[in-house]
Amino acid sequence: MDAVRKLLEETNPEALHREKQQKRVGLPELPNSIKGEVTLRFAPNPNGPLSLGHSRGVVINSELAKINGGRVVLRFDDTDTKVKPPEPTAYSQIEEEYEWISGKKADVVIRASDRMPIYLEYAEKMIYEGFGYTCRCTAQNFKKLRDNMEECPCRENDVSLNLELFESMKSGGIPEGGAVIRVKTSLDLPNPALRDWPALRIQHTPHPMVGEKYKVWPLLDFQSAIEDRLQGVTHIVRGKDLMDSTRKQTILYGHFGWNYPETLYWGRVKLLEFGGFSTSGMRMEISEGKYSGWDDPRLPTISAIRKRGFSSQAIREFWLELGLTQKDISIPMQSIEAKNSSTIDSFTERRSFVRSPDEVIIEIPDTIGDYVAEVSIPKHPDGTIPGMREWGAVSEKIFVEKDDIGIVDIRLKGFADVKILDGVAVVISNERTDRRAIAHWLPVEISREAVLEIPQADGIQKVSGVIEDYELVEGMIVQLERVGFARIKKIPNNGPIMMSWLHG
RNA sequence: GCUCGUGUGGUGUAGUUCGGUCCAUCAUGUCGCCCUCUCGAGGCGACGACCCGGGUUCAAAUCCCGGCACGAGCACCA
Repeated sequence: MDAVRKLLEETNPEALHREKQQKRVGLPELPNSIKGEVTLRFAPNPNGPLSLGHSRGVVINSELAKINGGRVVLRFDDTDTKVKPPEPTAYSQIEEEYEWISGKKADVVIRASDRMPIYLEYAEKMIYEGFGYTCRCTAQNFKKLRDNMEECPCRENDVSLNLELFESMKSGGIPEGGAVIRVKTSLDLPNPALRDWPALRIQHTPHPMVGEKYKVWPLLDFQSAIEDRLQGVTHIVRGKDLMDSTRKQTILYGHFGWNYPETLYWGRVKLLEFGGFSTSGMRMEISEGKYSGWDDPRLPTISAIRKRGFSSQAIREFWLELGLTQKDISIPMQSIEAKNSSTIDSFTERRSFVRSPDEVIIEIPDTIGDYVAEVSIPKHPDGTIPGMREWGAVSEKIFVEKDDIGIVDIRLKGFADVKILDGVAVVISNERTDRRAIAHWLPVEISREAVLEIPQADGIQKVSGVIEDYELVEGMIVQLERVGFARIKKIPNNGPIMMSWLHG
C-alpha cells in the first residue's frame, strides 16, 4: 500500500487528494448547446389527456429549457385519424396539464393537423427531388422485398408519375392502403426497419378537428421531422423505443440537406402497480365503464393523481431524480408517494381520524391535583403552519379507536395519560407520566362521521370513523394522525364527510 | 431471426468521457432506536451493489475481448 502511495506521489499526486465523491444533482449538460439558443419539444398524441408517463417528457423538457435558457414547443401529433384518433377535449386539457406539471405555459403550441398544407408541400418537394416516391405495393409484399433488400417495382417510376399518383391520393382517388409515399434509403441498410420507410399514407376517416379536408396524412417520422426543422428544434429528448425514428429522420434530413438535432433518450418506465401507460387502453376501459373517467383514482393519469392530491413539485422532483438514463426501469408507486410526502408534509395540517370508534367516558378522580380540561393541539407539529386546533374543554364522552382501548394504559394525544377499563378512561395526569403509547382520539363534540375511500385494484375500500371537525374545507389535504394523507372530498349538509386516501 | 440499446444494494440513481484513498454517492426500502406528546409523520442508526469469464496494468465499476441476461424496434400507430 505504501509503495503504491509512493508511486502515486510521483506519477499522479492529485489522486491522493481526491475528495469523497458526491452525487451529481440535476440534469447533465446538454450536448452541443448554446445557452439561450435551445429549443426543445414535447409532442404528445392528443388521443387522451396526459398520463404519469407523459409527465416525464414535460418535466425533462421544461427543466432543460429552464436551465439552458431555452424554450419548449408543445406539439400535438394528431395525424392519425384511425388507430389512435384525437380526442377533441384533450388539446386544451393537455395544455393546462402541461402548465400544472411544469409550472409554466408551453412557449409555443402547435397542432400538426393545422399544418397539413406544409407537410404535403414538403412531401411533394421530396418526390420532385427524387428521394421520395409513391409506392403501390401492399404492405406484406413490400415487407417481403424489404427483408430481402430488394427494390420494389414502384421505386423506378419517374417523378411525373409519382406526382400524378400523389395528386390522386390527395384527391381521394386511391383507397386507403392503396398507396404510400416512401423515403428512398439505401436498401442494404443493416437495419431492415429503415429501408425505404413510409412517410405518408392515405386515411379516409375524417379527422375530428379538420374534418374530411385531407385524404393523405403524414406518419410520425415524416411529420415530426419536418416540424422539428420548422420550429428550429435543437435538442430532441425521446424514449429509446424511438431510436429508429432518429435514424429514419436523419436520412430524411440528409436528403433535404439539413442537420439533425441532438438527440437524447430515456428508457421505458413501468409503475409496478399500473404496468405501462396506454392511453388507448385506458380510453377503452373508461368507455366500458370499468373506470369512472380519466380522473378515476385508480388510473395513472395526471388528472387522477392531481385530484388525489399529489403536488406537481413531487412529480418534478421524482422525474428529475431519475434523470435521463436509457435503462428500462420499474418503479413502485411508493417511491413517488415518498417524494410527495416530503414535499407536502410541511404545509399539511394534521387532523384526528378515529377508525372503528368506541365511545369512552372520561373520569376525573378527585385525587388528581391540577387538571386542565382544555385541549389545543398544533396544526403542524413542527410549527411550519402556525396556530392551534382549539378543541375547547373536554366533556365526558370521547372516541378512541377500538384497538387503542385494548392497550389500557395510554396517552390521549395532547391531553392526558389515562387508564381505560370497561369503557371508562380514568385520567392520571395532563402531563406525561411515562413512555406509554400515544393515541389519537376525539371528544364527541367536535367529531363528525366520516368515510375514507381507499382505491384498490378491485374497487374502492371504505373505512368509516369519526373525523375531527375543525376548520375543514372541501378539497384540502390533511394528514390524518397515525393514518396517512387524505383529501377532504365532500362535506355534505347531512351525512358523513367523504375523504379520499392519498398515501401513507 | 435481423437491428438497436441497457446491465452498480430489494427499487432507483451518482461515479464510467480522461483507470488511482471507490473498502463506491444519494434517495427509497427493510430492520432497530428515539420523539420535548402521530407505533403509516418526523429524527438518528444499521443492512444492502459494481452481470459473468478472461485480458491489459503497479492499479479496473471505469479500458479491451468473449459470454450471459434483460428490454425495445422490425405498423400504411404515436
